[in-house]
Amino acid sequence: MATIYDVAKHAGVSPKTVSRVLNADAPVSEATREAVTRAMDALGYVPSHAARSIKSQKSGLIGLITGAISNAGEAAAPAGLPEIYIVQGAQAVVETSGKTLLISDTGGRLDRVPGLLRTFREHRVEGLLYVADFHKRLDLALPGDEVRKVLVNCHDEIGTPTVIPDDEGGQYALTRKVIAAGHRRIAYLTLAPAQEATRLRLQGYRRALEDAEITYDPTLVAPTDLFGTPGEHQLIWDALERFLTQHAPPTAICCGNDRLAMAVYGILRDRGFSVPEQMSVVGYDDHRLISEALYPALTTAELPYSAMGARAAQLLLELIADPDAALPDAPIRVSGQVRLRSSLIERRETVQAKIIDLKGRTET
Amino acid sequence: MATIYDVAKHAGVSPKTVSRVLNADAPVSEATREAVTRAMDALGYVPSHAARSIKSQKSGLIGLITGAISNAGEAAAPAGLPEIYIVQGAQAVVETSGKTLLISDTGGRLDRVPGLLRTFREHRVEGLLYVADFHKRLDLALPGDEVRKVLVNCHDEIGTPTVIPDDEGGQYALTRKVIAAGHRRIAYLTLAPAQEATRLRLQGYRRALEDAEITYDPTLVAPTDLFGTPGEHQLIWDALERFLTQHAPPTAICCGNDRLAMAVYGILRDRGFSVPEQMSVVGYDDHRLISEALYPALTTAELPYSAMGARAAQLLLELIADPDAALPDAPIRVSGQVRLRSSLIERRETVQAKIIDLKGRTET
DNA sequence: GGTTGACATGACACCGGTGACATGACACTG
DNA sequence: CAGTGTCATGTCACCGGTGTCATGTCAACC
Repeated sequence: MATIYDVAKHAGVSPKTVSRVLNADAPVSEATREAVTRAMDALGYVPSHAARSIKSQKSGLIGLITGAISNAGEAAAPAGLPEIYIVQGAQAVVETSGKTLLISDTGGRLDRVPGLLRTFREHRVEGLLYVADFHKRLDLALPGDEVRKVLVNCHDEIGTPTVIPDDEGGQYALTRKVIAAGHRRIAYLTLAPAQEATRLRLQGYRRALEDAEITYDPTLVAPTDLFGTPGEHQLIWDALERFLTQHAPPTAICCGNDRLAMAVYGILRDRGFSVPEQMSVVGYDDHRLISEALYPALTTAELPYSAMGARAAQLLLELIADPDAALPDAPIRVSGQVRLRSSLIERRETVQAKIIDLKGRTET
Repeated sequence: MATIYDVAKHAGVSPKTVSRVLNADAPVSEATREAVTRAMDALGYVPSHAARSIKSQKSGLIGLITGAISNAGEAAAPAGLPEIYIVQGAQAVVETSGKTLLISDTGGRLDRVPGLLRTFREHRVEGLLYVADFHKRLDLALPGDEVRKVLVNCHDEIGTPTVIPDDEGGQYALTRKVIAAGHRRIAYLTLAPAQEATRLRLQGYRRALEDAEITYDPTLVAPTDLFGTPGEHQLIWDALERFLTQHAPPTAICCGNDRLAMAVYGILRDRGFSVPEQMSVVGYDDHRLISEALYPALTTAELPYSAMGARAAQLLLELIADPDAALPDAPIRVSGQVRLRSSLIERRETVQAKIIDLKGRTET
């Protein structure tokens, strides 16, 4: 690979002059600039990032760790929206800033984190993004105070800057839409109770009911574990059974995520219920692979992963640019939109319910 | 950040001796080694990758470009298995080798590739992986002969080393399973005809039929475009309509991918067909988010993305380690397994078909 | 006891850039 | 015409490591 010395010799100038052409930080005569530019093209010269970074003491690198949380030895099956969307959002912003993102996936093995952190330190990363696979509390203390950190999709107890989804608000907005469609008996098949998102979304669900003066009925709420365990379908089946055999069964079901809604479609139909005519179903995540492909297409709340990644990267870059900047004193909550699709229809007393076909449209 | 000089001063030795302790490339007395180690710990010293790499002329970096292919201005909805699994497979292997993977996502914008390549050259990457989002021919000539390259999920006309899925073999094995379950009228809802995978899988499907001496019936094959276009469901509906109204309708349907199968489940049931009792359905990809969560769980062929990523990384590392190594003269095809789940059952003349419940089991 | 060699360590240059400073040419001012 | 300022360019040191070579110490051997 050509060096700045090769270019200098080729153009008949000093290396420093080539450097000046590269950085445009000092006046260079037009003739010289042209000669240098031609030499660079002829030799295919690209300046060495490594050489620049030792001199400038700035690596221009941002580290990102993902997939670290599952404590299981084996990588678990993806349960919700893949974190990759967070990574993509972050990368788009980092790239704009001229810095480069160094991404490491732990493959679900927490014990790999120290090694990755060492690699990041060797590369002198200027900041660190830590991305969890779903919204949770994090006990892992990331060492290294000299590096700015931002957590995404998780939070800790020591006030590290954090970007999380607005789970409460998302479920609230979604449930309001269900209520607005005339439903009063709205079941909720939640994710695992231990999850942070479950608690927050349940709050949103309850707040929406309260706003509409609908009494909260605990018999319409059932938790499901859905980490791809073998008994998962049975669990959902049982929960639906309890809902449907009540004397006042629900007319709509909220599901903890889109994946769960997909299973619910199948089980409901297997039991003779048509979707959405006899039962409206809504999900969470707006995992487009599922929500758009399901028949009928799924009404769901967007989990704004891409926006969260972008917001986190933006915050991190600000903290790096201004070392004296104040840390945000509370987690940054990013809101998603409600995506109205065909799986939610208006409840009518008549058998032939009118379909709200808002396919593709999105509320503002 | 502490430097090797700080450590040397702290330990009362020369920088070179610290270097020797670090690299264990020359004898150091036990006492000195201990003093140096203590100094490194006390100062939190980690050697600078940049400084090492300019001296050694080896960056220890591998570049990976992904998401580059869609020529649309906007990022398209994910159509099949996300390439991220390829990236993860590659990363696991690269990490083992002690090198670091530099990942860049183009966000679907081809015009970003030159910029990314320049960044990679600045970082002096030792090799390059180019990952496409689905199996296709690639016209993009990646410049830079000094860098070893391996293509994943795509191939070009100039003999660049390539790793692709064994689409023909995968569909063949899957179709054989369907035939083995007693089905004779097997419909095939393919992906877009322009896709490389469509052609190859159709070959596999036909070969399996031939082996079983079943006549290929073109009226049982229909292409579907499924890039999340609004009319997608209608397209599938129409195709199914044609299948089901034949005088000898199919008893099983192969779908171009799992996402398509998900839509087929809904439409079939909407038309009053139970799955799998009245119609077996199989997919392709083994996108576990879908295949395991669908009710009933989906029989499908694994698209071995993770293994492909690992294989490509392994090949690239070999090419880097041995510059004289011969390039493979043909694309490397990676095979996936058939995953038998509840959506495929044995066809019987009696109404009550016996369910092959091989949930979780996998053929060898 | 002088020579030899293994061992432990240090001095120094160099990798590819860039910051600080110096230098030479030239135009402008009084 | 000497003094001054601007522009274009070069010299040199330095960033943080490592390869090469030199040096000093001490035990082993003839």
